Formats: sequence, structure tokens, C-alpha cells
Amino acid sequence: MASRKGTKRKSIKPPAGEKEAGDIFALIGRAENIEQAAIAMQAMSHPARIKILCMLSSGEQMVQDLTDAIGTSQSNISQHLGILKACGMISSRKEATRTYYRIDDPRILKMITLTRDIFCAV
Amino acid sequence: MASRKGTKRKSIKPPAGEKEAGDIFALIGRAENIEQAAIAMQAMSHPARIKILCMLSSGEQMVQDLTDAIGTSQSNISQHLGILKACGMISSRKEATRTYYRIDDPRILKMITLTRDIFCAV
DNA sequence: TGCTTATATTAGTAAATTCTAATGGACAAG
DNA sequence: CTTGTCCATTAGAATTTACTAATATAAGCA
Repeated sequence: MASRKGTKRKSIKPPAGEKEAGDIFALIGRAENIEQAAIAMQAMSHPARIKILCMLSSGEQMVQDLTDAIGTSQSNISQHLGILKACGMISSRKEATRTYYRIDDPRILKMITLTRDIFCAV
Repeated sequence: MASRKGTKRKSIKPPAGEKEAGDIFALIGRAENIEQAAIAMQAMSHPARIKILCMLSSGEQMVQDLTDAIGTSQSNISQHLGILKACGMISSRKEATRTYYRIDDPRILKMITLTRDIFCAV
């Protein structure tokens, strides 16, 4: 039986809620912070999701525009959006048949900006 | 057959090398940049690896110290270190039976710092 | 040589991720 | 009411991840 132990890995979708105690935590904060960071990182760890976040960083977008720009199936984009939303990185608003997604946490925006700064050799 | 297509997902270990073309790329850069960012994010998407990077951000550390501080098996830590190394996020130096790991890319250091800033509400 | 310490590697399994394909639901246009 | 558009959900399969346990390697020491 190879079930998770110790630093338990969590699914990207479900919320959170856990404890730990140690010493390294002085470096980054509480275990909860580390978990949070890991979840956010994982949410950003897929090219399609990075693209989505980049597009949303310049404002609200509807699903179809994201789908067209990113170039995968609508179903797939919808699933990626679901993951980002479940992690609390984006939120949405419906208007008739359209759904508009956006980033409203400034921390996420900052994260995207930095990622861009770091990986695109400004 | 459900093989990867479109935005192809890459294993965390192997290097890189791919092409794409689009419009969103103006936002973050070339497809290669996005791939790179995704790989880095994924490397940072595990609590144990975040802890490792945090510890290394204050200087060189040997495996055992990391193992003790993080609290999982030596084998497990070694595997996590292998992942980080394969992604080029850390490098190592041997001294007798010890192996010292370090971060030498300032971009990674910046990434860690920002992660700390963002998720630990400075 | 034999033992211990420090680290790496391998094998095997459970679980998570990510895709495609198919379908469902809601709304608008005709 | 039928059709088309836009989006979400489900199911299923291939792949990847991440752990534990066991073993390998290598250096230092008695």
C-alpha cells in the first residue's frame, strides 16, 4: 500500500485543511502557506492554464475567445477553467449564453506578472 | 486512444523542444517560454520541493539536513532533489559522502522570494 | 576487511492529471 | 418549436506523479 503520508499531496481540485509543524516554516511561513503556494503553483503548472491566466491578466475574457486563442477543444478549456476556479485563482460571470472569466486576486496578477518577467527575459 | 495532442503536456524530467504559434504569445513570449514556465511551476508545485527550495534559498544544504527538516524519507528527498535538478533549478557538489545542493540561477531565487512574499502576507 | 554513514537508484503500486469523445443544458434566432 | 451557439459535465483511457521498501554505491573508520 503506497498511500500518501508525511507531506501529503492534495488533489488540485478540492479545497484545503491540514496541519503540520516544523522548523523550515520560519522561512516561508506556516504549513498552510506552503500548501497554498503548492496548490497555486500546480494550478499554474500547465501551459494551457498559464496561457489562460496570461490572457485574463489583461482583462475579462469569454470561453470561446480563450478556446480560439489557445487552440485546444472547448471541453478541455472548460476543464482547465474549472481547475483554476476551484483553486480560487479566477472567477466568472454569466451573461446570456456567454461566461466571462477574470482574475480578481491581485496576488495572482502579481504572480503572472512575475512569471512573465522571469521567463521572458524582459 | 487518448494520447496527448495540441498543447502537449511534458514530463517534469525530460528537457524541452517544441513549437507552436499563436497570438497569446505576445503576452508571455514564445511557446518555449510558456513551456519553461510550466515546467518550473510544476517543479515548484509540491510542498516538499517548495520547502527544499526555501531552505536552499538561504544557502547550500546537504541532503540529510533537508531530510531532517522536511520530515520524509531520505529516499523521497533524494527523488525530489532529482526532480529539481533535472529541471535545472538546483545543482549539487559532492564532498566525501555528502552532497550539497544549491540554487544558482538568480531567477529561481527571485521566484522563491516572490512566492514567499505572495503567500505569506509580508 | 568489515561496519557505518550518506546518498542514489530501482521496483512496484496508488492516485492524480489530462486528454478525447459524447452528451447535457440554457438561451437566442428564425 | 427547431436549430444553432456557447458552455459545462461525464466517462474512460493513457500517462505521470509520488510514495514506500529494498537495494546499490561509495567513502570513512576501526
